[in-house]
Amino acid sequence: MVAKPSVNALLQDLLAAVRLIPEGQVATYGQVAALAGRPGRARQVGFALRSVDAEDIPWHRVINSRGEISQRGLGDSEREQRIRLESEGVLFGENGRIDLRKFGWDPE
DNA sequence: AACATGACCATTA
DNA sequence: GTAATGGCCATGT
Repeated sequence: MVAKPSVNALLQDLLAAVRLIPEGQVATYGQVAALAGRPGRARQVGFALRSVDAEDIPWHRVINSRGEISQRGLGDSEREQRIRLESEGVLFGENGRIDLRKFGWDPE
């Protein structure tokens, strides 16, 4: 039986990239998309995280390029995200923003 | 199929 | 520094 092309191929790929984010560091949506080999799908990263929230996926380590937690309109997961990040050592600045120069993940 | 929405990003003024 | 604009593309109606 032929393996049908998974419609979740993009989803799986993006989530795989999120799993690679080391503890104590954060990555931007665009960074995750590029790392997953799917540049330009920054928005879909948000869709992926919203659709799936598995334990293997440190979704809280994904933030926007501003170094802030993206607002999602519904749900209070933004508050939990900040708590989880601070628990890992990722501290927020005075403006409630993360210093990407310090905590931003730089894959080599 | 067309339209609207969205946990985004980069550029420009 | 903020504000506006265009691009990007999957999902749902």
